[in-house]
Amino acid sequence: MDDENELIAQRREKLEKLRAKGVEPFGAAFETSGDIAAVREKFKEGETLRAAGRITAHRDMGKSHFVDLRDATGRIQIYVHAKEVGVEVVDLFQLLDLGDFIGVEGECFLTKTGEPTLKVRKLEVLSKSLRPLPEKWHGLQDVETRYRQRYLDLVTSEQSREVFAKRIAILRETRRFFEERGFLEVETPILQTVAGGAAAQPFQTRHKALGLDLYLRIAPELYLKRLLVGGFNKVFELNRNFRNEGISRRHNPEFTMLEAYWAYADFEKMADLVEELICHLGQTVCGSLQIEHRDAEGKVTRTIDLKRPWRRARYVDLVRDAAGKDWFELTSEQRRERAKELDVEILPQLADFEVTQHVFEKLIEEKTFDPLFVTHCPKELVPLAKQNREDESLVDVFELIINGVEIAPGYTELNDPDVQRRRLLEQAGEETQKIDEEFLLALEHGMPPAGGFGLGIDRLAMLLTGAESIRDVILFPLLKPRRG
RNA sequence: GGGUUGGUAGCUCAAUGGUAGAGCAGCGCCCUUUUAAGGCGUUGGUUCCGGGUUCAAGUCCCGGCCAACCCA
Repeated sequence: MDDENELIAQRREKLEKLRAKGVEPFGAAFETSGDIAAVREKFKEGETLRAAGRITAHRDMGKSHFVDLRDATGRIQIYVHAKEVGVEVVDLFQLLDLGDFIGVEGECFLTKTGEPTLKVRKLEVLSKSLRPLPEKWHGLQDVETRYRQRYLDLVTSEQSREVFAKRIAILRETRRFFEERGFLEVETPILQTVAGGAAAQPFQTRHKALGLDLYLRIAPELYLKRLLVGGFNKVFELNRNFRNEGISRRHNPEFTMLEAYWAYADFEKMADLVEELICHLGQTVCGSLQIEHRDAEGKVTRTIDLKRPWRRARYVDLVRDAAGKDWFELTSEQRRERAKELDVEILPQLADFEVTQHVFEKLIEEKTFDPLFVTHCPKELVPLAKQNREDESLVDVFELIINGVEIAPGYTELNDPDVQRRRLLEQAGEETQKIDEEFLLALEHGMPPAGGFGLGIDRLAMLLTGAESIRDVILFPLLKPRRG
């Protein structure tokens, strides 16, 4: 492998030379004045501060050196001169490379050009880097390496650091939002004997000691509802789900979901809640309700307006607007004919409601960028929601669409155990082993009427960061191994 | 699963079928406030892997691996 690479060999040589000098290249704890952003904040001419970070630039002037020290929070320049630290320390720089971690103590001063700089008095080597970092100016361009070796991306790309800072803020602010409203954050099983709560292929695994086949959850829903049975009135879970399906710009096999349930509420109330939540996140994470997406050159390609109130419309009305007033009066054949005219491709084996759903996805969902709550969907699409009182073919749900994708479904939850059993049986067909009997047992003990919603955190992060690919908002997206 | 594009030095990128190059990084020398520091010199290659065509392949053909994008 490239272990024999000359650059690595040179660095290993320096490592040994450091040791020969009595300098331990993989140092110990180092007291700092805070991370580099904090050091910059505390910066005051004449003060002494301590900072640690990676060397990311080294400007060697002979007797003096300027070095950029960096961590995820920022960059600070340090100045090393023999008069301050002695020749030995200056000579150390012959054995240091870009990428090495050092810790310094020094006096704050401003250079001629006004750059805040630490005039080093003490220097410790904290860690030697044996491999070179990507180039300083162009950074790491190769997308594959950015995903496989995310640490290199994070070291090099301010933009990438910002994306993940936003993702972290989304999770933090989501927790704060629910906390303020009296919701309890709970944890439910990832290893499940029946993978329920959604229609998706699960990952399978095995418990050795119990001799038990298990599945990684595809949704936490059925456990969260058990908690409603147990008397928890407001719960939420920020959870990782696993679906054994293809990978795309919008799908990663493991993804993060928010699910929230609220006893005595309904889907309308949940729509209000999710609207409030996303606006809270827009405001706190992006500082605005106008979310701008930009291309590589920084030109604004799309602006998503989160200003409330959000539009709400019934599924059938939207379909009629897009596909013709008479859509639902058409025969099966006529609908397929119409779909073709509308440039929507339909596979022959699709059921009628799937044809309509296809038309909906192509003509409405993909073209909707500002928030839209689609309500009163056909019941076939959502087996866990309550049927509408006036029209039994509909369920009391919303699908929230933003940025051309479904980002959050919300329901008035089905709490009639007999209806629930029927609907699950219809959905399962032959595969009755896929029915979670323990969940139905819980429902039979009585679950309060409730509203619930799920919110795809990855897609929300894409929305708020302007990422075009889900891989850009997941630190370590799944990729095939490079070799083998 | 299908199609398109791509994989060249540590990184960013070049190279009509005709001796694989540049910038940055590295290495050596010079320089006491630089900041994409600068100046002079210099090392570095299984061109993703395996076959084939050809006097000659990074380049053309076939197969494979990985990725991005589009489609299902």
